[in-house]
Amino acid sequence: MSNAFVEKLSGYAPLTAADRALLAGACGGARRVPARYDLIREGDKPGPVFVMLEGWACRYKLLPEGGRQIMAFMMPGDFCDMHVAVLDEMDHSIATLTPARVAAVPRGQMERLIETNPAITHAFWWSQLVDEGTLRAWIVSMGRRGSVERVAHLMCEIYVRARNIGLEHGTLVEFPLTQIVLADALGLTPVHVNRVLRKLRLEGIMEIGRGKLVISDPGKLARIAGFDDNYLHRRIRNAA
Amino acid sequence: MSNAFVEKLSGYAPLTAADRALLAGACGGARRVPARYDLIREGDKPGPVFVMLEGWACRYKLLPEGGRQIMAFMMPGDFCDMHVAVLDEMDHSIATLTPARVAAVPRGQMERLIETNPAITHAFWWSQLVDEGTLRAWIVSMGRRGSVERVAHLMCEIYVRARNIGLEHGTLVEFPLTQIVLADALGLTPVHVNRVLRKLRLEGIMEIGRGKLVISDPGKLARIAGFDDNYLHRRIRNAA
DNA sequence: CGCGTTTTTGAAGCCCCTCAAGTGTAGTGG
DNA sequence: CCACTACACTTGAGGGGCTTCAAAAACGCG
Repeated sequence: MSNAFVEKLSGYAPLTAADRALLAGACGGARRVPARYDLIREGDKPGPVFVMLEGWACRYKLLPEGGRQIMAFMMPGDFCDMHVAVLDEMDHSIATLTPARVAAVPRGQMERLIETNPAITHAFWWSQLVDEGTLRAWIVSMGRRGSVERVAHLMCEIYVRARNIGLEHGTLVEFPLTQIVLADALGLTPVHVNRVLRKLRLEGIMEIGRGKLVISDPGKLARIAGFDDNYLHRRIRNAA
Repeated sequence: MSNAFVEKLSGYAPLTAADRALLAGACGGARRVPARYDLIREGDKPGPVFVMLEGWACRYKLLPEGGRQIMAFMMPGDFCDMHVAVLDEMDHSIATLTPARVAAVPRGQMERLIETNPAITHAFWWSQLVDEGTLRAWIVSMGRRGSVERVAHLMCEIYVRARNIGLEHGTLVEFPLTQIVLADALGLTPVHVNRVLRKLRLEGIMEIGRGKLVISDPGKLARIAGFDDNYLHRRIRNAA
């Protein structure tokens, strides 16, 4: 049976069979979690490292005025940073967006895994680098792109990430995000996200519906977004 | 003579005299650089780790339409992430904002330093954690805060960071950023930044001028910003 | 002093938000 | 099988915040 976590890291460094077994073993105690479930909340003391095996989650922060800002989407294979261990309290929350299977790896175990194995160390570095690049790309989007370009850019990012972990079936990709969630991530209102999606749909560029994303004209979408996927450092599938 | 890099890391972990000497030694070949000088550009192959000893710099990205988005400010003691080593090319640029003194530490040396010394490892983790928290805080600002709150929040962040590294003199803080630079960081236009600053000045909350920032009413500023400094994990000065 | 850059202010317009109402669409239980 | 409920989605109308364009004043540096 395949493990999304192992697969993801395998894309970042040539892991030996032993490495893969260690990583898979660390995910032993995975549990099922419903949608909209807070894995950890702002203010909590950091606990284990959460590894997404199935389903989607997000990091977010609630504002005093009631709004929510999503700062990152987590897909199968993604995990929350372990550096956060040194903190007294979390400065943001993490919640599932769909029903999910999540492994809670004790932090000490994860750190030992990383420290004792160079290939795993390398894979983790790379993974963290991608996460940081993604944060920076979001800042660029929020700061300098209009709503259409912004939506287009996020769709490109999600499409590439989903494709990398095998969530595609031909031209369409599994896409469980509501327009409300998109709005919370993009810094827009749900109403406006809806209008942007309509525009993109009427122009025959892309369409969201029934949990699927269909990009009919990827070239045009990427051009609108000004999308450059080098920050995702798309994994090199080495057929080892 | 004090070294901003050593001072910063000392705030994150109890470094021994030997640790401090190692870190200071790594900054041996520092050089002076004028303002508006690109230390490294998007597309370049990553080179050494840059450590700011004096002066300010920023990470930024240029957009095809001509705009610029600043994603982080770097102040004395800050350094660019070494993880970036695994990349083929930089996905953003770094430029000085003022005349600066910068050390270019060979990446191998920096990595050896980190790997061989637990206290230094810990200090680097912590530092990276703060950088990530800052990126997330910027995303929240750009996504969910209006222009006044956004300016106020950035001013709070810069004030705390500047104070932590001793750039304060009484109620004022050294502040070399132009309104154009602020606009590029905040996702606003220089014209609008100017109007926001006027408003804050007329209300007697804060004032920028002649390379100085004066916050007359820190409480009100923080309240406007919804500022919570826990993401900066302000260094604990242990009088060791 | 002279020149480039930054700061400042005004006027007009557009993008996105707010408010509001109505239409799907699943899931539940009678 | 349909009624009922809870969301999510969709569309319209109007307003406000930030931008764009333009030009003048102030600053800083050779």
